[in-house]
Amino acid sequence: MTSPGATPRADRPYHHGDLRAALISAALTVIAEQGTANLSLRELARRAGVSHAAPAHHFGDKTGLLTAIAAEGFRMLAEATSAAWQRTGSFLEVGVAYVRFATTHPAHFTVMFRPDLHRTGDPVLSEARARARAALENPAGPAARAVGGDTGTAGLAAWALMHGLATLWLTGNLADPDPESLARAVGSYLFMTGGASDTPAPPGRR
Amino acid sequence: MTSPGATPRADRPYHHGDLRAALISAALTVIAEQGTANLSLRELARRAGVSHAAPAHHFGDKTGLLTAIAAEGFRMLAEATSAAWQRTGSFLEVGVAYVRFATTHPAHFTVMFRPDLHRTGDPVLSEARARARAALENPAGPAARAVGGDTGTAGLAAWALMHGLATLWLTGNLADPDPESLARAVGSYLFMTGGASDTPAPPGRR
DNA sequence: TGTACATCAGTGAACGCGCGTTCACTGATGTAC
DNA sequence: TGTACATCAGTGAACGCGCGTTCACTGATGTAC
Repeated sequence: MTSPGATPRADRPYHHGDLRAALISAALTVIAEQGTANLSLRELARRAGVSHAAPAHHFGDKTGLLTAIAAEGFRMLAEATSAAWQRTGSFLEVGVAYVRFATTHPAHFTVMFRPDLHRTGDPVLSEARARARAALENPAGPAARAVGGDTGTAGLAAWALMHGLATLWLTGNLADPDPESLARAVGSYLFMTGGASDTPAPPGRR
Repeated sequence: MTSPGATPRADRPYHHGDLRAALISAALTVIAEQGTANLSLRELARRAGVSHAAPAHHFGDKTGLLTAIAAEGFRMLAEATSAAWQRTGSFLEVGVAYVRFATTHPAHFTVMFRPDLHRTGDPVLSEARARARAALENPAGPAARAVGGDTGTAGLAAWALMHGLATLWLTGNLADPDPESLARAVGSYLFMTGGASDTPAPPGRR
């Protein structure tokens, strides 16, 4: 029987191979281009070259897909900030890594901080989020003690500063083309007594 | 001819009176409850008690409505921060007012920083945004000079800090129930040399 | 005070669209024996 | 090496839904004279 709908390509195998990853990749592209408002599973299926019912096998629904993207993003953020801390020992550079992640993975970052798009209570997401949080809190302790504040509010100040900078950049509110330099510049104001970073970080340093 | 659709209520006048404001108010309620993802003009018309075609008269389409909400939000934010500056002369209190606005008008704030939902280049929105920006930049100059930084990056640091705190609170990332106190606590770290505020502001001050 | 008319807000029926979801199915892969 | 069978990924047709948009219309208001 000839199919009346989309003709199956002769060179397309019946099994995709890694449809799950392909759908996530397509979603990230669409979100980065057009935002999350008009995302649809049918469109992603089209981009991945599969039938429109295929995504349900992997994610159930759109919320499932976005929850998976958020979890992946938190895992990547945890890795990026941990690596920066281990590489430099500088709390400022942890913040710079945070901003770098946000600006180089805008779709991930956007979805991570849109809880209205997530499956509430998803254990994979919760665990990934907790890992990202720990990766920020571990370096915050020494920096906070050096500046004479408690870890809670001092760490929150650092988080809020870098999160705000990343958010403002992603929403088109900053003219500066180099968010990492901006992160170092604004970060140098935070703990001016010098405890925020164990390397001197005057404004403008690169 | 009897209408086969929704029966017109006898006590509902043909003209609404202030449908524009009613639609904005309904939109703010829906956004605060469910986010922006599933907002529809038909739903807002239902809530305002008018036919589904009525909203087009006032906003054209959904983007027009959201653009109007963003503009209204920037106008309100400009007023709130200007008033705080004139009332207290404290840059820290300008930041606290920023966070207070965001947490007491969550739907406005969310839409204001979702440029993918706006009509790009809308003159009313641009003007309102510029006013809000000026209301932040005017107090930033003296504070930046006091701390020995340039107005640009020092003002940006303050903006990013308060914007990040507000955003983290709105996305459910902060357990603390009192965002204003948090704003004072984290703000006190920003310009530790004392230039950020002309009144002493130890952490925990209320 | 009354009449005519322009203007504009809101109506309601109709339309086509893209979406999510369901479901019986088919093709491919892996494993037991 | 071959066969049987279970499992699972993906298909495609069908469905109902809510949406935005269009359009001729009607009700109300304001203004000119």
